[in-house]
Amino acid sequence: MSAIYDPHAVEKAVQRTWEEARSFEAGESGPGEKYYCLAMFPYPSGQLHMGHVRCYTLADVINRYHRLKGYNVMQPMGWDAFGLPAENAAIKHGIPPAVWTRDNIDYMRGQMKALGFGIDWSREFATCDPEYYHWEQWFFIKLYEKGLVYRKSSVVNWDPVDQTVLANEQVVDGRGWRSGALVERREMPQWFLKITDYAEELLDWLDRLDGWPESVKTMQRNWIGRSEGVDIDFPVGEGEPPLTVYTTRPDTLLGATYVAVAAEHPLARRAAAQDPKVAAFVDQCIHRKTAEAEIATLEKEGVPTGLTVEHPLTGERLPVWVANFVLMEYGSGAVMSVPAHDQRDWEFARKYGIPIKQVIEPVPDASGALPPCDLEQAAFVPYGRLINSGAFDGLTSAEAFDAIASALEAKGLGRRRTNYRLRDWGVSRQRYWGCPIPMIHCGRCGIVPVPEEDLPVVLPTDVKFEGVRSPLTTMESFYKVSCPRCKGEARRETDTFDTFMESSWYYARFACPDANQPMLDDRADYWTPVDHYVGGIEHAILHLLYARFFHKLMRDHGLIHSDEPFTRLLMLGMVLMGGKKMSKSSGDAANPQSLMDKYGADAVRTAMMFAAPPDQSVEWTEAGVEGQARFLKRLWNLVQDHLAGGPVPALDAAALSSAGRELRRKTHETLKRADDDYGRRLMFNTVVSAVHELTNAVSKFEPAGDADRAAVREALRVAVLVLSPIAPHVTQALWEALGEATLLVEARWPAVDESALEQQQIELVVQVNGKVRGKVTVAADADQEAAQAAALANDNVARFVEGKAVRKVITVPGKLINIVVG
RNA sequence: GCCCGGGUGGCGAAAUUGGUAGACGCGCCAGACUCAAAAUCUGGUUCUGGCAACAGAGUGUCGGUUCGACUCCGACCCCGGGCACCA
Repeated sequence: MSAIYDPHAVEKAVQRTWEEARSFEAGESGPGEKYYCLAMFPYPSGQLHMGHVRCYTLADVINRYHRLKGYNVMQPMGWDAFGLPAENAAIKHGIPPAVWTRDNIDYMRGQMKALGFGIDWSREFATCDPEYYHWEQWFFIKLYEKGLVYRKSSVVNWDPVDQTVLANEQVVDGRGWRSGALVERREMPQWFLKITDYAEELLDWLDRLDGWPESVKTMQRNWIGRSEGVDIDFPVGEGEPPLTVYTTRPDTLLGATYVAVAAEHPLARRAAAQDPKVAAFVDQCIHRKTAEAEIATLEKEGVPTGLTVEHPLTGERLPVWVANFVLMEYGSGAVMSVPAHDQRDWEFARKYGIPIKQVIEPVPDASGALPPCDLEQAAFVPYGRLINSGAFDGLTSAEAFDAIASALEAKGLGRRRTNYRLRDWGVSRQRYWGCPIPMIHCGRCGIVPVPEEDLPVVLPTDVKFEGVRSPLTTMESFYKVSCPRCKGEARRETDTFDTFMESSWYYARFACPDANQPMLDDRADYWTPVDHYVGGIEHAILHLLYARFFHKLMRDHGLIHSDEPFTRLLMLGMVLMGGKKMSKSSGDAANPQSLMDKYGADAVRTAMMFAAPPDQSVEWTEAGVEGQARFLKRLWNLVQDHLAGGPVPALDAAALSSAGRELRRKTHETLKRADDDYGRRLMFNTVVSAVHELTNAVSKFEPAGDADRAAVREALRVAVLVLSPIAPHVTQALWEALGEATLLVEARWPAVDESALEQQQIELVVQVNGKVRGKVTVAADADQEAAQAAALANDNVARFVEGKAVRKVITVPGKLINIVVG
């Protein structure tokens, strides 16, 4: 062992040892229960950033802790390789996306190896490998055959200058980011997956995901958005289909004073053809992007169409407005508006002078108070009792829900319905760098799936970008095909899949990356569900919901035999610098490479784990790395100093000095605390603190003799082992130096010696009226009376109690005594 | 706008079930070593008053529950994530 700690030499040597021992290659017959630890695979953007370092270090800590606990751990790694940035690089620098992506993967793999992650690299794949997306195409066709895939028109951001579809991210202030042209909403036929068929199951199973954070489950529940309501038909005219709206408040139906439709709604189109004012408004609505946030924050505006519909109960004619806040893609693209009892409708009605008709009056709430109701100030939203509603007057909102629903059903103008906010998943992208959608359009046969034996449809990688459009659309060799059915001339689909498709099943493929009969085999049932899934909070809804959906699709196809993909979920906070998200200008501290070059991987890993608990956002600074580099050096020197003292005898607890017993207590407290922090609490920052405390105790400790030196040996051994999941290289070197023959990755977590934790004396906090006034030391087995007597005997406590009557004494055994005086 | 989080010293944070607020680290201050600096080591470090013992205040703001509140409840302010084509 070298006298001076050289992190780079140590890390290289230890990584070579792991490689030679194939320490991280996992098999299905390993000893112990299986443990599948997975971090969300990265997009190969160029180089690792601190967010990656955080995510993969956390997963690696979990992986290595479970190895110490005797599990058969598998931690794979791969690349979420399709996506927009590769196309942007191609457009900007003329590098083919495939080349750019492969180069990035090679570089980032090297960085991950240098960080010492315990990854089974034999399972690696990239989603742009045809061997991977082959099975995605195969499965898509199976879903198509089962009726879970359909085609439907949907709205996209259209750049009229570049003649291309833009992602929301590529629309800046309503304009295309490259062309600067005003973006238009345009409808296009697209492929959809029927996730709504699984809405109920996706919702119900959330209740059983005990290992998921409550916040993520709540977000998913709200996203799926189950509600009970009524579809209500408003007749338009003879021989025309009625205007159907969905509402969760049929009790307010008699208060409806207008209906509002989206700009893309057929009624809006009809009105626009006749009225230039409506046409102008509809036209203006075209220039906004598809993002919901955009629409929800708009100033609410609208125009009357001049058309009316009939109120289904009163027969009264209600005006139809076109409004910019109604979404065509959600529900029927129309809403009924009740200004008296909906705040948004109220504001709209006030703005345009539409009547506000109260039909609900307040009733006392649980505390007996009447909720405020002043329709001059705001809508009255709570439930109450019906008024101005004819036959329904006097009913409560709940009663009226049923009565009105029944009345509508009797007239054939309404139906009770459970509704979901969740919309079907549009998987088409008008882009090049993605998995080709395995479909063929034939003039005679219509849609024809690519036959199984012709899969995969390989994405051509030798491409040149001319302009910004997908090269596939002009590549005859790709799109010109003969129809598999009639053999006539046909056109191959040139859209590619949403990249969420690839990330929805990769976790299962890692179990059997070479399976080809079909996409998964028995090994998937051994390893899945993933025991612990680690990733960024930004994926709390979309990615996790799609992956859950896919898991159920694969289950229902007999490919896998569990119900959910991820048993336990760890959602990471963001990595911030100076309180802001990292950016290119964040400098050296944001670059893991320069920090690793300077301080070594162990210091970077330790600093990252120490900075904050995993689920919180973390403030990242180079000073933090420096501090932990200093700590690792101190630990190294401490072991050196100890070894210089020569051999130690076997530990004899009875022979220890009282200071030696104290050190031993600290050792076993550290072991106990760290076990809980690693396994249950997932607080790796306090594990680092605990090891700091233990090493501080060792360096302050002066052994009274060889018996005490055995306590030092034990303390150092525990410090090294407990720290090893976080700083695996330096601890391996120290472990060896301490005379341990087996590799640390093969070691087992030692049992806590409960007898070492026992204390003869304990300190009690004494409060008077809830304020700390003193501390007393009593025997650990002292009874309540003795403890109280000791508390009252304390000088400072006596000062505050003197001359006052003791009303009550509250004792928290072993901790605190509160004397209440008055 | 809607949904989900978060707010504690100069800074990152800790306080696990309502029971000592600030462990651990950074920074800073002082000292030791040094011709000097760096590195290292030792001590101090929430704020106010006090030589000290100690006292008062203090966990975004305001209010409540409790013997006792960073922790529970209500209202509000600020910051972050997501909002279906960034991944």
